[in-house]
Amino acid sequence: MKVYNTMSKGKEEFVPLEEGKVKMYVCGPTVYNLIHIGNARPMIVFDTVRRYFEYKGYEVNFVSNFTDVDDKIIKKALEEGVSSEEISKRYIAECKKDMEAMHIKPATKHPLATEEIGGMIELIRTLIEKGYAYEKNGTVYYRTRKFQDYGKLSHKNLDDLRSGNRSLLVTGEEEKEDPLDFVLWKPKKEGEPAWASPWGEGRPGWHIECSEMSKKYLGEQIDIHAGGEDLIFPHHENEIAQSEAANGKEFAKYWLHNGFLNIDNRKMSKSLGNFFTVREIGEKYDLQVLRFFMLSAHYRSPLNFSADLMEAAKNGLERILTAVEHLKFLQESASIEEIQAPENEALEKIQSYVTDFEKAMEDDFNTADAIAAVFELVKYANTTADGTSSKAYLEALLEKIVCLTDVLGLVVEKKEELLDTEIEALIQERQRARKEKNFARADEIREELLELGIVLKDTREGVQWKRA
RNA sequence: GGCGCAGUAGCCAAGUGGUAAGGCGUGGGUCUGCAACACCCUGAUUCACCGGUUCAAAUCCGGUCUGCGCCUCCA
Repeated sequence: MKVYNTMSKGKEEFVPLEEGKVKMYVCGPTVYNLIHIGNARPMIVFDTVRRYFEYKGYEVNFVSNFTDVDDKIIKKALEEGVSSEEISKRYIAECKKDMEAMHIKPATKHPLATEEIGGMIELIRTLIEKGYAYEKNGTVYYRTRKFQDYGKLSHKNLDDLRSGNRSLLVTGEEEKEDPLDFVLWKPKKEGEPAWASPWGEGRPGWHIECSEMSKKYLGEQIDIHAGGEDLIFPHHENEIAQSEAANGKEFAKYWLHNGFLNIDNRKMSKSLGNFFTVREIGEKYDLQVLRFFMLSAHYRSPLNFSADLMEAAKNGLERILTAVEHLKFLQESASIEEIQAPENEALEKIQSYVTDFEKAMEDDFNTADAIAAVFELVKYANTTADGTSSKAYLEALLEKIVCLTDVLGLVVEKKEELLDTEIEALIQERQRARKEKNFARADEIREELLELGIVLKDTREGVQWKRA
């Protein structure tokens, strides 16, 4: 399996640290509001990565944090006149609801920054002892000059960073030894949540959280560290500086970053009025449509979002769902149990689509290509399965489609539903009317059922229905 | 200013040396009492543009144009 590593700027063969196991850490959201669709992209993408590893038989230890102490949370708390904790607890709960609706599996562990302060203090202490950090007036800074490899992930020239650009010095932190030094611990300000530390009351800087949580739940070395591409610098660069300086070993083997989600080719922002929360999209669409949409492009490419694109995604996904429903319908009336001789050849064909799917996923999780393989399998099902197919053959088709879409986190098999006897009776009545060529009555009943949210389909094998 | 990414049909989107996947949409057809679904056909002599390398280029090299991202909180 090949994965693109931001560190080496190329695809590399994936070799786990420990046979059969994958340790991965994905930087999670800061919980000060409902998550937006941009937050959803890494969640969907890396959940899919996880699912593919699991499909391959790996045991995946997947850790993703919630940043629950941060300026934005404090600001929101002040606005509402409630505690920061209340804000973060509320939005963690809301975020989990959205994640569930997008079929994102809960992480093996979702650590909260506020519950790991002790470990962060220890980590900072170690960095000070080793000379990688220093304290000034209650603030602890990381000494970037001391870390030889600083800039290796983002491939930045430190001198360019130091000179040339704007505002590194305008942060009110003139006491820093170097403009690139960043905060590990910041002193308490009035009204802010704070914890006791050797440097006085305060709270941790953002970057140190992930170093600590990753170390605590996955160990000093992990296989994959992932997040949005905007995190490459400075967040992930700083994590590397912290973790590698403290632990004395390579932090993560592979660094995966997803591209940004744009709206009308522009970055999403509140001021542009092109800001969408996952919740808003969920009011209009089943959120797995959003998932399907995001997986239709490669995860490293920028992806544009629009209403039209969502409609197209919805229709495309519908095609898969329809095929699955039809297979199940055929299965109910199939009269032959065992696989038939000519079907054996078809089974091989099905397997070739599975191989295509895997090949796509093996190549740095090319979900767009993988979806194409699913569509080809669907087309094959639509053209080969009919009333004469054996139950076993239909089952084979069904099983593969469900299995592959499950890797993508798409649920295509609806739960068995029973119709009210009343509706059942109406369908029967309509069938009688059709037989008697009383089409006016038949159409009337179809119309009536439609209002009840039942859509009918007349097929050669009988009447099929589904909820609108 | 520094670093980097991208430009493939009406739209979305794979394809990194061997002669352009897949989806959505459009139009036509088959099936159907009709509808829906499905199926068949319909689509780029061509991959932003200009040069170059090669038997062979969307794919490699050089240049031009355009769009975007990071360098600051940000998924």
